[in-house]
Amino acid sequence: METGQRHEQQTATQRRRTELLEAAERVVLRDGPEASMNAIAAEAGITKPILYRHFGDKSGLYRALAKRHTDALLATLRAALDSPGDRRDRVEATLHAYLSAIETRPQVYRFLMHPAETPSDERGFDVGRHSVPLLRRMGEDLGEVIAERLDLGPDTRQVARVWGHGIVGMMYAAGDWWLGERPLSRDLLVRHLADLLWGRLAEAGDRAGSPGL
Amino acid sequence: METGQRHEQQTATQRRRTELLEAAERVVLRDGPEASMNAIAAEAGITKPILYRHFGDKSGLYRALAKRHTDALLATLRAALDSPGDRRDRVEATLHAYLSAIETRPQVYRFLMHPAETPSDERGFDVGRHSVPLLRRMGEDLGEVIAERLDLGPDTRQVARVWGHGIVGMMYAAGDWWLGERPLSRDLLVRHLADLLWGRLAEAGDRAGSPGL
DNA sequence: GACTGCTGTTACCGCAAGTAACTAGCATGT
DNA sequence: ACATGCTAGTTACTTGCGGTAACAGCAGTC
Repeated sequence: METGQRHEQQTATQRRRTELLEAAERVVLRDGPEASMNAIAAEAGITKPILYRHFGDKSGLYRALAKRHTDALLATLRAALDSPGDRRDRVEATLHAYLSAIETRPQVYRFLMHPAETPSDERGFDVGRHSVPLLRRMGEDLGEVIAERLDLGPDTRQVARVWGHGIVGMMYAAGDWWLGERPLSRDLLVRHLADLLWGRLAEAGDRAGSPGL
Repeated sequence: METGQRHEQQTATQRRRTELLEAAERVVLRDGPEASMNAIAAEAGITKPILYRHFGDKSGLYRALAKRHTDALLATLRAALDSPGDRRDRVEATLHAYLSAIETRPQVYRFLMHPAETPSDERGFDVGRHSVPLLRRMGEDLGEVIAERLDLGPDTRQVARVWGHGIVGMMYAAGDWWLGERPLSRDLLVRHLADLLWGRLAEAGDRAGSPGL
């Protein structure tokens, strides 16, 4: 059973790791993203160097922390993208899923989207560091789904990627603004955004006395 | 000439301030947003406390630094929004203006959009701090322009704000992605985004063998 | 000449990231 | 029985940054 023991050990460290992640999450959700490594270690009942052994550096810890939520959110969105109904229904369902997610756990949202990193990570490569990858992943994912399902002419794939990132950005910025001010219901917000995607911008009439067409 | 002298003094400190800002800009553009106050002071040929006298704290310096570029960019976009042609022309011109701006000075762009702040700012209120305000301002501005010019029914203002933030987010995320990979020309990108806003998502046909409508 | 207000300095505090060096438990190979 | 090697843990340190006294020189003003 030597491999069995080996395996036990591995899963044990694995478990420890997720325990540490949960402690980190508690602290981050309480103190914001500026939580110190000391504070996190204390919450986990240990001291700093162990955190560093597990996650390399602070950025590593945060990346591990972000990955969990990111994966969960993406799964939710994928599910909404497969919901029943016509295309408009699915788009609205996806918008709802996203907005509902950021609405129910704004702390997590802020951590994922506005991390306020401070590492000295500027070694040439790896430019997009940490605050964007979620947006990027969502954009790429949505682009793939669009390319799979829609026929957009000869360069469907390219158009789909552009649209994927564009739509995700629309969702993101509108959601971020809405989450701060809440000037309308989620339902209305979703409808207005879907209207925008459905070409109402092109169809709308000019206002009386406004310049140009 | 006492007020004259007074005035001289004020403009002198004013000038000093912009000199410091220019030094700061040089360093930030060279070293990224993690540039230390020491480094900036050194570049300006002075020492830290003077920077603090002028700008309060690091966040203040960065805010002052950001304001210049933000104002300039917003002016450019406003101009594009007033360009001649029909509505689609103006939308494309605005997208071009934005993308061209971030393309010609990506360093500035990265500073404005991904600042990586590190202040101890978590005093309850005023959650959205410093990394988003440009997006917010662009969204609000665009929303106002839309509300001024378009007739969107009874709650035009609300719809316009939603659309303003949404469109800005679309521009932002697509631009951010595009700036990193450059998989297509700026012209094409603009066209695809405008197509998206013009309702082509709703009109597109299903791909053969794809699920649902 | 004393006062004000600016420029600038050196020298420090506090704190967070990250590291070095070491100890203790525990299963293994010989 | 014993050395080996792995992991979890510690204390005590270095480095570097943001930020702040406290002080010095040098205008122009009353």
